[in-house]
Amino acid sequence: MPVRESREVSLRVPATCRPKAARDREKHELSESIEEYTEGIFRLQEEMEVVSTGDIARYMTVSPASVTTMLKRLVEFGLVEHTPYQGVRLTDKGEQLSVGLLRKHRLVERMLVDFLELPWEDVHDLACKLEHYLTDEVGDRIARALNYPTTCPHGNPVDARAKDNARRLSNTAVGEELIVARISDERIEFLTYVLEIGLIPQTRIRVHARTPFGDVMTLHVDGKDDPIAVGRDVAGSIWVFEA
Amino acid sequence: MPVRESREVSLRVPATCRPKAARDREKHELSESIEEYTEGIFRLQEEMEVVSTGDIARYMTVSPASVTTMLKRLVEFGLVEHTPYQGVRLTDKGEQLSVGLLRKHRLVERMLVDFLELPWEDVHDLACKLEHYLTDEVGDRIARALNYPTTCPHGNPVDARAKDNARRLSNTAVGEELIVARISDERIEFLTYVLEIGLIPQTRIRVHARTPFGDVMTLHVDGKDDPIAVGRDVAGSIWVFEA
DNA sequence: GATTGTTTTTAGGCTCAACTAAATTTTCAT
DNA sequence: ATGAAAATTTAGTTGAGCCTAAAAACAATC
Repeated sequence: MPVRESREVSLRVPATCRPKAARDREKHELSESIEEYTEGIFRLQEEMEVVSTGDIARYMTVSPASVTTMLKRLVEFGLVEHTPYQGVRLTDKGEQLSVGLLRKHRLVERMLVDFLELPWEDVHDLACKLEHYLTDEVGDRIARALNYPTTCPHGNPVDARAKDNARRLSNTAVGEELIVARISDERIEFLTYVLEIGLIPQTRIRVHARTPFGDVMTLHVDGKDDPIAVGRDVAGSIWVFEA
Repeated sequence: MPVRESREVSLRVPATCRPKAARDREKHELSESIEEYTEGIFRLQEEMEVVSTGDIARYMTVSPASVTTMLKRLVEFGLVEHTPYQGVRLTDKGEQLSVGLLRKHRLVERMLVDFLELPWEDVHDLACKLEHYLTDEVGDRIARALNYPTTCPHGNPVDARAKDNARRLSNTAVGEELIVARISDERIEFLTYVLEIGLIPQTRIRVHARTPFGDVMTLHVDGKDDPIAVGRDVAGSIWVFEA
């Protein structure tokens, strides 16, 4: 029914603005998935000596079989070394990639919180997606625009190689005076809880009590009247400095 | 060889921070591809009455066969109406989706240029990727942080439904005094050229000469001494107001 | 009104990245 | 030291989204 009009208007092709699959095949960039696995392994390596297939599967919420398949691809790209049945270790290249991604991730989080004023507990998830699309140069610009922040809003270092001297809250003793350094578990539900009990970076706390194996710790949080009890999972993901 | 240490450290799963394919299957969100096709069709509809499979294929730099396949998916999702061999039209839902995407796209471009000071000609490509990951609420925050801009850096309206009264430069006559309103072709090479000859939004120009069918126009650009000659393709993608 | 040419669709295939189920390897407890 | 349990890998499937080549539909000309 509709009449096809004359093609007076010259069509304008939008360069990179088109489906991902096609782009990826042309320039052989690393896929978002590959980047996410690599970064995940880096985060796991920060917590444990040897990272296993199962650890990765649990962390990424995928089946172990999927991890095995993906590990082969990561090996091909030279991002990890994998000894079947034994575990995985990032290569230098894999570590570099991770450090770069974490930098962009944390700078973006800062921008989302400081400039756009998005909620502290929400920004991690968004940053997880955006980090894969930013070049290092864009990271530089964000850093400059925000006056070179050194940590993300949850206290984690922009430069993942920079080691602070923080300890886990779970490894502290009764009576210690501490300052919250960072929250290493950035799942939204976890952050929401941590925000609720007031354990955000820079907050001063005192360890009030502790059951023998550290199952439950009772804390005095600056600005709150009642002491707060936290379990081992929570205390293990909160890192503190000496006050 | 490496000893597996005790699992003292409880693993922390990063919620949405994991491979796309898995996420997409759970919540049935629209994929990036589906969004990009829909938005592409919207842009084409702005330029022409009837949009054909071939138009879309050219625009997306994809084979016509791929477009046919994708159109079926878009129909399933209720985003377009498709009469085989006849053409395509966005439904209300498809239009709404496009308007939302374009809003986020153009707000992001503004942020990249105004806040991060990224190059005017580069930001389109990055915005193309980021727009799919931002919620409307994030769009609101960007708008607020930048004091509610009404156009992107290339002059295109944040609200795609807002019609200005701009005309194509190719439809103007010798002697007219004009102001550049917007550049509708945002490919990086095109923008680079347009920037070079100084035809950015807000610039005042005068039509100096014009060949009979408008193949070549000669322009006087404010601030430049020598007149500039542009072909029909360029003049067709530059929109102007009366000065 | 049949032939020629263009456009669109169908058919069949490929890769990425997930899955389940089955086989294998390692670990651990008796 | 062996046999059960747990972890890992292999094998085979699936779906999204692209491709090419062949078939079908439309347009247009002689």
